[in-house]
Amino acid sequence: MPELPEVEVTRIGISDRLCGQSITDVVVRKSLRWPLGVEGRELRGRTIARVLRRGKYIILELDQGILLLHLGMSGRLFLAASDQPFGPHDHFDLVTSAGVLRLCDPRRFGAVVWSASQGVDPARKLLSHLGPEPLDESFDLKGFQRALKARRCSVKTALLGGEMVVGVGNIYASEALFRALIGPTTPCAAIGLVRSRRLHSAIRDVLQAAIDRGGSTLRDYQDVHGRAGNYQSVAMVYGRAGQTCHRCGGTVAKIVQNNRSTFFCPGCQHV
DNA sequence: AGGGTGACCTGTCGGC
DNA sequence: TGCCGACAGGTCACCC
Repeated sequence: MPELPEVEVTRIGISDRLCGQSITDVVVRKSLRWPLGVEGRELRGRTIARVLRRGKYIILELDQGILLLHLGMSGRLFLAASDQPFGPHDHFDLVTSAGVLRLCDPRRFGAVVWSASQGVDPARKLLSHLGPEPLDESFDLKGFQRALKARRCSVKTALLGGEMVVGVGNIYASEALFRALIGPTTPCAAIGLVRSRRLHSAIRDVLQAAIDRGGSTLRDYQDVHGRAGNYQSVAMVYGRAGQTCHRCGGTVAKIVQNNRSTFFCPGCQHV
């Protein structure tokens, strides 16, 4: 589910409620992708200073250390009352003075990982490989063009790789490439200055548009308040194989790249 | 070194 | 109705 827009909408939804609150308990009901890396009791009494995001990770910055949260493919966070019964996939609770931050994740590809310091630990390692933030100034055009030139793979594969830019997943990779009128199988190095500028803009525009619409809900995703996103209803190609292209009237196609579906319009997008 | 593949885990949907 | 395979928003460890 969650690509950058869904994670950002989630972050915004929990930030005000959690900032300044103290942790009273941590409950891990079922293991997630990685171990938490700390005993719950060690986190009791710590205060949540800020709720940040890096790529698809939500970062709870405590008065000491950070908690890294990832939603995997099917995760969602919500705020529960302290006496609210947990469901079969509610695997993690962060109990705070303002209620329970609960992670529901049927497929358990998500994770919550603790980092105590600035040193090298599993959580910091997860963050250390990440490329620039698409909505920040760190995502500059020149750097993006250099990164494209250096890659040997297809542009769609590279967008998912997270080194040229973070936060772009399977939905928004297809959507950004459509906006930029670039075929998904195009080798990175074949993308010149004009097209790379279009793609750079398209990535930012599509992610921001999706945030504004509350993200995309294909199946599981809901925001903190239980609301679905609706970007999928304005998607130009994702999930629209066999349907009419809104731009040229042709037919949207679906191919498989690296075992993942890619949607594009052969009439609008070229290698 | 960089790029492709399998693995992780569960639920849902379509076809037979 | 029931079973089985394909597929789903991510990404890491592993092979060549």
